[in-house]
Amino acid sequence: MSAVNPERLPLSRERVLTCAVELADESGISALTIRSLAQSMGTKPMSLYYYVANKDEILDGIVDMVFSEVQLPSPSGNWRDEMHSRAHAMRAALTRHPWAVGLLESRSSPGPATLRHHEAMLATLREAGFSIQLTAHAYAALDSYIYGFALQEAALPFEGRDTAAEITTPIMERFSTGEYPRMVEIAVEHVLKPGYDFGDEFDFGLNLILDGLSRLMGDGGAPAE
Amino acid sequence: MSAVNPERLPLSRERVLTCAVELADESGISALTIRSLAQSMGTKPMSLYYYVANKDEILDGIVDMVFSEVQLPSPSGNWRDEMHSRAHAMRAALTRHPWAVGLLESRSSPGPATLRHHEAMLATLREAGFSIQLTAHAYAALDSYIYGFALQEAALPFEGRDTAAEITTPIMERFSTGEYPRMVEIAVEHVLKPGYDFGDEFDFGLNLILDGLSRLMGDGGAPAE
DNA sequence: CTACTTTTCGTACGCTGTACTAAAGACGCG
DNA sequence: CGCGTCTTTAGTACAGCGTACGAAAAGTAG
Repeated sequence: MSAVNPERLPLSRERVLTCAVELADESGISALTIRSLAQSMGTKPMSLYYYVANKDEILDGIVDMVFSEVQLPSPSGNWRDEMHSRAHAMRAALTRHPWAVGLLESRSSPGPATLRHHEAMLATLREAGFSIQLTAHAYAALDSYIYGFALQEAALPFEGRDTAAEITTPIMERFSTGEYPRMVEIAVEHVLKPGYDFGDEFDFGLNLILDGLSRLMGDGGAPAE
Repeated sequence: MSAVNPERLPLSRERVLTCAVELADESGISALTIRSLAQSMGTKPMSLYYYVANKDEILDGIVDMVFSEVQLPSPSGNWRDEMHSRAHAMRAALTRHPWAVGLLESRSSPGPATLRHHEAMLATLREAGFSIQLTAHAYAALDSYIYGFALQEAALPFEGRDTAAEITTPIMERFSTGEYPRMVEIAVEHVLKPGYDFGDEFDFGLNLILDGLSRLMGDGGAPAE
């Protein structure tokens, strides 16, 4: 992983961004420096500046690359299915690239893939009969949930199934059953159970939102219970 | 704003964190450096290190301060009211300190205020009759939504009512009605309308989630429509 | 070959967090 | 008073950061 590339492929803006994504995935966003990026590509720092204006442009670029990995919803499909699968695709992309969600806050100039994505989302909802207002409401609600979930996932000290126990047990023991009884309860009875994976919570909240939207659209969404 | 403080109040860990929050609020999180913080307090950089181990501890500390600003939900109150008002309190805190949501991703060691907050949330839900599983589901869903909403709000290039128009109009004109018709539609018919404020979208998604939870609890939440 | 454009990179500057060390102030005790 | 000791404050220095500037190298056309 991340060895110095002996074969010097020709540089290009695309390759810079691709390597930047790889480096951030492997070593974290804080390890993504101009110097380390150049080294991983077998070049010198200043060479990169021929293809990007500055580091911010790299950050904007890799955020856009993450969006480009997410399959666009189809305006001709069933809106609920489309929203469900695009939500999972989005979350998967943000899980593959946990640094992306932290970057969203500071980047305010969306790239072409991001714009295409927004356009496809809006088209899908509008085509399904959502009013302009409801489209705005729904899109904001869905993305808030997805981004926030990814944010919480990225902040977890563990990841994946079962690994929570190893990390959490020593912490919980410090609390014993004293000051934070409810947290201990949740930990013992839920988080530390074999097979636990925070990622499994995703569908619950997503369906809460989709059910609510279905009801507002009056097209027979999932019934209560 | 942020003039050098002539009267040198005695230093302390609390004062360091308080000033750090102020400085981040005024000038953004990237302007919060050890040197600038020391200067705003009328001291020298290295003096701060007597009260905090390193900058990470400052960041952990100011995140915890944000949590401490959020009123705790009461386990004896009506759960839905408590969740509603704590959601708004949380969002308000994250709007006052937009840098906090970006910090959540990288901080994984919660402070005392954060732990108290979690404990109060869990207690309120459990006391209201939520099962352990449902408590975990509900908490994850609510916080995902709140954090994600705050994240999107922090990423907006404009803030507050009406100001969207000034920023968005020149951008939208570039798109004209060509490549992104749905985005232009939403902009013209919704975002650019007088009185628009993205913050108003918050209640919609929040109520979607709370309605869904009410239904699962079978205690007469808001009916559809 | 020359002339020109495209691409690469060496050096240097101001910024960052902070390790190490020293100095100054506070305070009790004889 | 002096003295030792602990607390608190700073000075200096170093490695690493993004990147401005300008020169060097490589590629291409005439």
